Amino acid sequence: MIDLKRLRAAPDEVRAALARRGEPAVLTLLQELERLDERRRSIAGALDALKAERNAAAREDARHVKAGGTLPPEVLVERRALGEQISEREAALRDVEAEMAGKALYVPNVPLPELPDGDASNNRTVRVWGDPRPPAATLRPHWEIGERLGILDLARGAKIAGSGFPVFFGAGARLVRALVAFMIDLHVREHGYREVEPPFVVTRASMQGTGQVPKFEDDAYRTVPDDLFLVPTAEVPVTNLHRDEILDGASLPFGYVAYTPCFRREAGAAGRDTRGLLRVHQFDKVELVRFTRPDESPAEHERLTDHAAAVLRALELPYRVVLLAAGDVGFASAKTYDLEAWAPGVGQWLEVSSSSTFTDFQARRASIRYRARAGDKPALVHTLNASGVALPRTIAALLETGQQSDGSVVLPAALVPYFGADRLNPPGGP
RNA sequence: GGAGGGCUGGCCGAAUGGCUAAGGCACCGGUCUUGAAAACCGGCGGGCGCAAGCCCUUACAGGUUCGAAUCCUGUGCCCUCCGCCA
Repeated sequence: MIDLKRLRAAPDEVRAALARRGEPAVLTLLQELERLDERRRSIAGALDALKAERNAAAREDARHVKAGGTLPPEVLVERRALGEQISEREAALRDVEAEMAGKALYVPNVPLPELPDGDASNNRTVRVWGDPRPPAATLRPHWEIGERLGILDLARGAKIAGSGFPVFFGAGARLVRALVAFMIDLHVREHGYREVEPPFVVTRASMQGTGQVPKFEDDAYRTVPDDLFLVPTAEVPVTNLHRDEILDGASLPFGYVAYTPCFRREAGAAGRDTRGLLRVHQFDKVELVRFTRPDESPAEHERLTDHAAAVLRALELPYRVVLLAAGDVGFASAKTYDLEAWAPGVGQWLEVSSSSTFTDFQARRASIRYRARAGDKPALVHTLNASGVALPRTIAALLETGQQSDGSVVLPAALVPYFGADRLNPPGGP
């Protein structure tokens, strides 16, 4: 959520920074918020004064009654009038605060200055790792490899749940399980994350805390009688672990690694990337979530991004790191690096991880604070997260990268202890 | 799904319509000490404010009242038992 104090103190700076997102509606929202904020402060000030008056009168009356006196009718009339004034202003304050909350929840995070200007076409590749295998007519796309190996069945998934719900069979299912275990172990052992298995459904309050709701409610699957949401990413349950908490500053920074399935309706993405595993409604993902002090978050973001990239290096998948432009970063993010793995069969870089710092945006919405030292005032933490990494596109890159002319697929050495073999063989093969 | 009990600060726990929500534990700072412990002093929910100070806070949201932790209504969560169940 936007920092109203900052908006009040430096309105031009906030406006200019948000304008870089390229959404004129946001600037209108800002104007309305500034007007409401002024109104709220004036009502709250008057209300405080009235309450102070009532509290003083109540103290005095109590003393009087305790001493055996009674309150004369004219005093009661006076007190009642005071009470009515307070009620009226409380109602006015409630109204203006509700209106503000309704608007503030739709204001995106302020992009950091180092982001390139412009839309997605201005995204900047900051580094490339590995040697991307050049596309060739002999290289097959992952859906052909997967179906030929008998490990991927898109048609049956569509039959039982609709398109975008893949089914993995046999070695494919085992590969999914191996990848999840491999990634979690890597992050726990090498990068110091604490493993957590959270609920796979969350309340509306949790979705609001991380920014998926109210603006993007249509992108999520929602259960009707209970108003619970299927998690679109482990970011939601894991970040909300500490909602409404004040963390011990000495414990920062720390991170969680969590596996969850992810459910996304992909409303508005219909027709894009529909082949194979490139865009699906349910997928598995290992997610990294970090909580830091504000001064540490830029360095933590770089570290976090490299924790995700370490997975791709271990899997021997060439990848590139892309810094998103101000017009392309997500609603809650202040800065995002996408990690894209090279998939030679489709000849595309596939986004397998998105590594973002949310600065204090989620922390303010979810009220996640820390106390630097005993006695200090609580301050907002910074939250960050990165996929570490998402499975379907990683599997696509693995299949397309490891494919051999005999129809088998060679797997990276790091997976062998988890998968139990160094390659996927076609049915009937060796 | 049904019945009952409960929810006060990091933890325990008092206050049943009235002055500043007791007290203890834990924790932090200080005095003392070679050091530590003990003892003693101070601090120890949140917001606004340069400050003085003001406001809010007894799970949450409403209501009654001159005045609510306390009375009323609704909601959430926890516990116990019954039923069902992997």
